Amino acid sequence: MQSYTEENYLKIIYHLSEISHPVQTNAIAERIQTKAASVTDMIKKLSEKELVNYVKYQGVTLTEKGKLTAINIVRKHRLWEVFLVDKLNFKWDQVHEVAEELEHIQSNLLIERLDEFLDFPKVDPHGDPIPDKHGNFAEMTFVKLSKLKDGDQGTITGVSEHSSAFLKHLEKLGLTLGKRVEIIDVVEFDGSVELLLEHEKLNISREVAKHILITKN
Amino acid sequence: MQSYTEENYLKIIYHLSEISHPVQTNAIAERIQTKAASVTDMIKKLSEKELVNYVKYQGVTLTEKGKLTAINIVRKHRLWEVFLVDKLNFKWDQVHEVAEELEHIQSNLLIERLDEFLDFPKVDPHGDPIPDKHGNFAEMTFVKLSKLKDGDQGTITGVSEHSSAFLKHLEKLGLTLGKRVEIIDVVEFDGSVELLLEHEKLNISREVAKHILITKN
DNA sequence: AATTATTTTTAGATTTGTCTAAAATAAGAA
DNA sequence: TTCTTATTTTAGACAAATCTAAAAATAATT
Repeated sequence: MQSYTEENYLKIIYHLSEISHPVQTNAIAERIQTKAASVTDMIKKLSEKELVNYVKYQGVTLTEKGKLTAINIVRKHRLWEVFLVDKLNFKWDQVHEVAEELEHIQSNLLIERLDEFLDFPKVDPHGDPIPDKHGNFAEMTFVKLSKLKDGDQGTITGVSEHSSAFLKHLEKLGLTLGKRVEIIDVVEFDGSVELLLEHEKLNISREVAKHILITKN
Repeated sequence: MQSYTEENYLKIIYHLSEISHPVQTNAIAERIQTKAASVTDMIKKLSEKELVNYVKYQGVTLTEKGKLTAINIVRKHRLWEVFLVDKLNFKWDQVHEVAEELEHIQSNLLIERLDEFLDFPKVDPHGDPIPDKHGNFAEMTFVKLSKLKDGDQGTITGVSEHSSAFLKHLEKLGLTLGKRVEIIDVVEFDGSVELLLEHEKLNISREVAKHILITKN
């Protein structure tokens, strides 16, 4: 069993692993709101527990055991997010902090029953995939909206930025999960995208487009 | 804001206050699975935060502020228990440990939405009253089953013992919340109670009867 | 390759909550 | 009242997670 803090480190290392491999001490420190020295201490502890592979000055990677632990926390986080949105009418920009706490509740029965209660959702309110209890993810076929060309069509199925500010902005524009969009034009000057959303013309910045995930269909 | 540990102390002190007033150090130590010395330390801390009134060697009482905090934790605990039983199909003897963790999640929005989602329940799965957000309890008119006389009738509306062993025992006997019972005889020899439950005769020990709460009607 | 800058680690201190062992106080019995 | 017992508190130590400041290693630059 891991402590609350250890679980948080594992989760952050898991997420950062998707960007850089191995993960640097400073990157963890930044994400976890702490100092590099503290990270080094914790990494040593996790290394002794065989949850991470650690080589001094070279950063860390998760061991198989550490990865499974991390994925389980991600699973819990995302299931709770679905609960908050689907059952308690939270907005998609309100769920993160609460799920951050709920993900540490220790009870397999609870999480399996929650999964069932929510009807085994495959994605969370931001379109992120929810692993099953064995740690397996369903295949996702996302494309960043910013990569689409004129005439391309698709459905919004996820976002890659979870800040409240960004999510509220999308909400205001009507760019929520499940909506169909068609690209009218990609402006060469600034990379902004002209698109059609429910017969309405819309222009979004390249910055925004980069964080909207589309499934072509 | 209080720490997880502080919250637990406040909750225990609150519950013990119903038995003895003020609450003794050793009583807290026993309930919280720790040593008297640790309790003294924590009590001093809570006293400095004005959550308890503390006189050396004389035990503690909750201040108004401490009491409100404690009641809020009890509220959260009981609402989560209702959720687990009503929505996730937990048995009434399975909910305590998980609720013990869930009660510490910090989010007023969460708890108000949960309350609404559960349709503002007045009692938890053991018949214990759920305070409203201001800390007010609905009036309860319980009588211990062991206090009833021959011919008395009523509905089981609560239990005053929450161990899994006891609850499973009741479950097996069919003595669950909402069931109507009629007293046939109180055996003088051992205080055991003969009763009628859905046209079935049943004999329960005085020990069991003491922990079943009845609303006469 | 030598120097500078950045990143990471060590060493030692701090905070929270806990502990043991000993001292102080309160309560009960003779 | 005095002795004995039980309860509570103090003093000092410990583990977990953090911090600052300084040292060490790595990376970047000239």
